[in-house]
Amino acid sequence: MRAAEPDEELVGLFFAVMARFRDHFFSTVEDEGLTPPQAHALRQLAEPISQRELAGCLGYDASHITGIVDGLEERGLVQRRGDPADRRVKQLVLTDEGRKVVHRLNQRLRRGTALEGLTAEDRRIMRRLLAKVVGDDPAAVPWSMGSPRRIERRTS
Amino acid sequence: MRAAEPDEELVGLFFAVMARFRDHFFSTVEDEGLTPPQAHALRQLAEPISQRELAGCLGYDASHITGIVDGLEERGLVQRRGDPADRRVKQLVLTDEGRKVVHRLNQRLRRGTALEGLTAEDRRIMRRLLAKVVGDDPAAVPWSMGSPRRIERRTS
DNA sequence: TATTGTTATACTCTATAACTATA
DNA sequence: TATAGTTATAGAGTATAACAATA
Repeated sequence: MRAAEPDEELVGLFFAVMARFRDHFFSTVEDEGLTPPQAHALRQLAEPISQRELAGCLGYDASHITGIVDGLEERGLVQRRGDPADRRVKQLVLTDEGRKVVHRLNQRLRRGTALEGLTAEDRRIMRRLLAKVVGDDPAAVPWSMGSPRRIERRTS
Repeated sequence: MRAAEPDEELVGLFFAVMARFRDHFFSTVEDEGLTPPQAHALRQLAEPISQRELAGCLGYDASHITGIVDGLEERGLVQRRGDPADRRVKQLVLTDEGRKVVHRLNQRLRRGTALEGLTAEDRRIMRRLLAKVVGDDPAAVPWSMGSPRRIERRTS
């Protein structure tokens, strides 16, 4: 009779949808010749930000950013620009090519997400529900997979 | 006017929700003293299956299963049982303790998923929409994170 | 002294390849 | 010869720690 926890199935569905979404993400990203972390990073660079800020956005340790940006810079998608105001800082700026790639990437991520199986109305509802789940935390961390981003270890 | 791709925001929401879900998953699993792959494996063992079958369910390479099951067996959650019908095969059977842990794990995964922010009615709708997205593929791969499970490489 | 970015190193998750026992 | 499981190894994605330059 428990009305409290009716969501056995819902959790399963979530796992399944996430698997779909992840597979779609991986193949799209590979198609663009990007590594997953590079793709996540690119998606954060609409406006120029420092490497430190990028690390914050992505929930990565700052040390991890160096290699990711190295790759993006070599491919000519991003430029490191010294900040005159603080010479320790490097601002990350998308090149024209970088902007193109981000745009194409986002476009491809939208398509074929299986979300296409939904009607426009369904998607509207979905948007409303997901927004409710995410809550008003706009800083809601972007998705990255791999090991836990950071789990506070119980110092039992 | 493009009515074709209205889902910029929806994709973002999905990323965010998945990040939430993933964090919840990681901390829950760690709380149970399991590694993520162990948790995924446990969740597949309602019925006894062979290691090979488990690999199939999880989308892991079979070689990866050995270590995972080693850990579960050491913790007394799973037993390897030789199959009399085919002596190469090892059937994986949950112990009583294992059954308890799976139950607790699933319970905790249901709770605090942020899905709780939804009303029962919302959840019902969500279930319907997600089912639509997943389609009738019941073998929809369980979620596992880390590198792409397998991306068919274009033999250009 | 504190902070940005870098380097070096290590750990986790997963795959591939080579092996064994059995079929 | 093919298949189930194991072992050894390698690679990707992270983190932590130590360091240089700047603040």
